Amino acid sequence: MKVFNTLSRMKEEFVPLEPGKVKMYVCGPTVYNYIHIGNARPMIIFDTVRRYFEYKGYDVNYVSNFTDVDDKIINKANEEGVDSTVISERFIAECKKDMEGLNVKPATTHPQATREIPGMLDMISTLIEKGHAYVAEDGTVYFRTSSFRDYGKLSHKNLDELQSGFREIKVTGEEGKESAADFVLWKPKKEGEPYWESPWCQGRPGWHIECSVMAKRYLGDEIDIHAGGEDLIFPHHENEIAQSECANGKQFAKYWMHNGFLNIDNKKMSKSLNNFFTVREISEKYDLQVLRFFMLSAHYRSPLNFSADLMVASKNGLDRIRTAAARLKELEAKAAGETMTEAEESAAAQARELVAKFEAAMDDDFNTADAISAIFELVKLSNSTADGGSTRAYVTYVREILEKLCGVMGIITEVRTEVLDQEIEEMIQARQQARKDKNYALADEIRGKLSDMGIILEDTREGVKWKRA
RNA sequence: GGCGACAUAGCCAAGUGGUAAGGCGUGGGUCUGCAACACCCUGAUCACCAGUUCGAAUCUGGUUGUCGCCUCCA
Repeated sequence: MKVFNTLSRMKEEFVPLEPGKVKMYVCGPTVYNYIHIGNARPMIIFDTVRRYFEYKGYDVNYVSNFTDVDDKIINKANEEGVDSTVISERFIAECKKDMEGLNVKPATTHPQATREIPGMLDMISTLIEKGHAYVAEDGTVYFRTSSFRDYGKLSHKNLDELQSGFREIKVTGEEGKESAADFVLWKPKKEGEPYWESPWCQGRPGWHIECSVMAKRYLGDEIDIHAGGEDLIFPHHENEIAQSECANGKQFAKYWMHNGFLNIDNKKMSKSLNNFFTVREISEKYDLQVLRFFMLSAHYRSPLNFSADLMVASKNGLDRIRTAAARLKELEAKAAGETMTEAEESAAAQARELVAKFEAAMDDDFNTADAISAIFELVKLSNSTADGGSTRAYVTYVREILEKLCGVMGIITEVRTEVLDQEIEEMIQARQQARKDKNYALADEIRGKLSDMGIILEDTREGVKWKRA
């Protein structure tokens, strides 16, 4: 397997620290509101990465945090006049609902920053002891970037460049810093803010230290993969590296993976442009499976543009896959025969080639777009080779492959065993009778009514089927 | 200003040296009472210029355009 590593800017062969195991950490959202579709991209991408590792037989320890102490959360809490934990807990719960809709598996551990304060105090103390951090007069603790030779290795910047870029910031505040490039590890509380006791002052942790500590606690000093959105490369991940490597004396993460941004009309989503959508909003119009499928239709490192038209196209494509999967299930229930025919053996061999194509695509830095094309080819193979006359052996074989590949992508193929209302059931029956009587006007009228109710009928060779619009 | 990414058919999108996957859409056809589903057929020489090569979308240089990071942000 090849993984593109931001550190080297190259695809590298993936070699786990421990054979058969993958330790990965994905930076999670700050929970001050419903997550937006941009937040959903890394969740979906790295969930798929995880699923593929599991498909390949790896035992994956997947850690993804919730940042639950932050200015935005505090502001929101003050607006509503409640404790900031009320806000964070509420949106953690909402985020988990969205993740379920997106079929993102829960992480092995979902740590929360506010529950990891002791570990942060430890790491900050260690950094101070080792001379990598210092305490300013007001009790703020800063990381001394000049003490870390490798600072800038991830974002490929050098400190001198950064120094000049930071000049303006230094003028505007944070006079206690030795250097403009230094960043906060611990900051004093302000009035009305949540705080914790520390040797330096009552206060709260800086953002970067949270992830270093949570990764260390749940995965260890050295991890295989650290992932997140590309905007986190600098400064967040750069700072994490500085903290962790200085504190632990070991290389922090072996591979750094970053997903490209999701744009709206070719512009970055942002509050100021008022062009962002929450996952919740999307879920009111589309099955969130469609959003997931859409996100996987492009390479994860490419920017991806979002639009209503693309969602429609994704829905249609996804339906094609789901229809094929449902059809295989129905055929399987009725089919018989334990031995494939010669023609089926040959088709099964083609299916195996498509599995190989799928794996080759995923092995090449998780090329989901290419992998999905293999799934579509499998769908076509299935649609054109499996029918009422197929053996059960063949239908089962194809069905299992299709489900397995869809499973890696997190595409749910299970057909909902929903029972229709008595009334609707009767309408369908009445239409069948009308068709038998060749009263097509009535039949079409009933079909129209059902359509208005959101029930779409299909008269297939195997009988009448229905689906939700 | 510094660093970086991208530019492939109407749309989305793979493909990093040997004459362009896949999906959506469009148009035509088969099936069906019709529709839908499904199947068959239907489309690009890869932003532009120059170069390297027997051969380039794929390498090199340049031009143009779009976007991102450098500040909270997935």
